[in-house]
Amino acid sequence: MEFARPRGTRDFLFDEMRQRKKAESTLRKIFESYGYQEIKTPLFEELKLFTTKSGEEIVDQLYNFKDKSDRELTLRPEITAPVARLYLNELEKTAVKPIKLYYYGSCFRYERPQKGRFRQFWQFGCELIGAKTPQGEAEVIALCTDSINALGITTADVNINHLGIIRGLFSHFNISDETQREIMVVIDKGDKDLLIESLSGDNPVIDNDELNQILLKLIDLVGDKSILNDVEELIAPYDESKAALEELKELIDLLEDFDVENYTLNLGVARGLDYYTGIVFEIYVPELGAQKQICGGGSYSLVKVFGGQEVESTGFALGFDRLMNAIEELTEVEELGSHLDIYVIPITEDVRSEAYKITQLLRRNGIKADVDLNNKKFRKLMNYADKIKVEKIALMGPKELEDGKITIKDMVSGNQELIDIENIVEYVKGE
RNA sequence: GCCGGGGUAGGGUAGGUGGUCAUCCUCCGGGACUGUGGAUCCCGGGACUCGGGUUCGAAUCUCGGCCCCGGCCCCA
Repeated sequence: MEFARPRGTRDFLFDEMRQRKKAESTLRKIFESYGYQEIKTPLFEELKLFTTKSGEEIVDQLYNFKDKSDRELTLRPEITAPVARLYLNELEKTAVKPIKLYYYGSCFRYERPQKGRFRQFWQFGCELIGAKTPQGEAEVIALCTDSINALGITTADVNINHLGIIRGLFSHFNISDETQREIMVVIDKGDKDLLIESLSGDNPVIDNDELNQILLKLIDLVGDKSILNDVEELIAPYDESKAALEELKELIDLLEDFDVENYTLNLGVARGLDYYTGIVFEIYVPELGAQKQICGGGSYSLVKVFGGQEVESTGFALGFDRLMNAIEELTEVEELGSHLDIYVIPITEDVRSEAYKITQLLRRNGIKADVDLNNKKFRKLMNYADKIKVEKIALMGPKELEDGKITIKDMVSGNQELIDIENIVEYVKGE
C-alpha cells in the first residue's frame, strides 16, 4: 500500500472500537466509584523525565526525538512518571491529600511488535498519592480486582508481594545497590534456573551462601496466606525484614475488609526498578501466554524519583490492549446491534424536508437517528436499513403526514404501527 | 537489534515452469422493482506492497525497502 502505517501501531474499526469503549466506560465507572478523578497528561515529555526515573538504558526502548529547538523529547512509555511530574508541578503545594487520580491514554515503546505488544498501546491506571498505608494499598488492590471482574475476566491471578522483605535481607547482608538491582532483575524474570545460575554458578552475583539459600527458598513461596508462616520462619533471624512482613500481614487482613478474596501471595514477584519499596502486585491471565501480564502496580516513593517532599504513593496500570485480548479470549463476545436507534425514511421526494425535521427532533431528544443524504429512492433506503441492521425505521409519506402521523416499523418482527408525530419521541424512547 | 513465515480489488482467494492471465466468492454502486427490506437476475466498480535489476516482455525470476504474522532480546 502506498500509505503504510508505522510498524506496531494499529487502526481500529467500528466494532472493535465499540467493544473498547464499552470496556473503557466500565472501568471509568468503577474508578470513579472509588473516588478517582481523571486527568490527562501530554503524549510527549522531556526525555529526562524517564531517564531520571528508570535509568539511561531505557532510551533504547523509547520513541525519542529532538524537536526543532533541539530539545530531547520522547513519547511517553508509561504514565506514572508524567503523573508524578504533574503532581510536583501543579498539585504538591495545593491539593488536599490523599489525591486519587486516574488516567487512560496511549503510550509508546520502540520495540519489536508481537502478539499482545505494540509500539502504541493503551494504559488505564491510577495513582493514590499521599496515602501509603496498608488500607490504601488494600483499597487500590480492591479497585484493581473489581475492575478486572467487571470486565468478565475470570481467570486473572493476582500476585502480591512486599519488597521490604527481600530489601531487608539485602540490608542485613550489606548488599550493594547495584547488586540488588541486578538480582531483582533476575527475580523479576521469574526464571528460577536462571536465578540458581546467578546465585550459585561459577560467577555468583552474591557471594554469600546463607543469603542465596534464603533467596531461593523465599521466591518459591507462592500460595494463600498460610505461607506467611513459612516466610516468618525463614526470616526469623533477620530483624530488617520483620516490619515489612508485618505490613504484608496487615494488608492481607485488610483485603478481607475490602472484600478481595482471590489473590496469591508470591514472594517471587519483583520489579526491576529500585524505587519500588513496599507492596508490589502483578496480575496474570494464563490464557494470554507470553504476554499474560495485564497489570502491574505497587507502592513507590516519589521523592526517590524526582526529589521534592517525601510522598508515598500506590498505583497500578492495566494494559488495556491485553485486557481486550483477555475479554475476547474469555468471554462470549456480545452482539452489539445497530449503531442507530432508528432510521428515518421518506417514501417520496416531497416529504424529505419533513424527514429532516423529524430526524433532528429525534436527535435533540437523545435518540440515535439517521436519515438519507443522497436522494436515494425508497426501495434503496429500505435496503440500506436492512443492511445496517437498524431495529426501527420511521416511514413517512404524504398519506400519513396529512393526518399528522408516521409509521414506525420494527425491522426484526416486521410489525408496524401508525403513530401521531407529536408522540414520536416518547414512542421511540418508550420501547 | 536478531531469527522464521508472509504481502494479488474493502474482505477471502486462483494463477506462480516469465507471454493469450489477471479467476471465483463476497463487497460496493446502478437497474429489473412505480408507498414496504432480506431472494433472484442483469450491468458496472475495484488488486498483482513499493523501488531497482535480468528480459523483447515480470504478479511470476532476482536484490533492496516498507508493511503484516509468529518467535527471541527486552519489558519501567
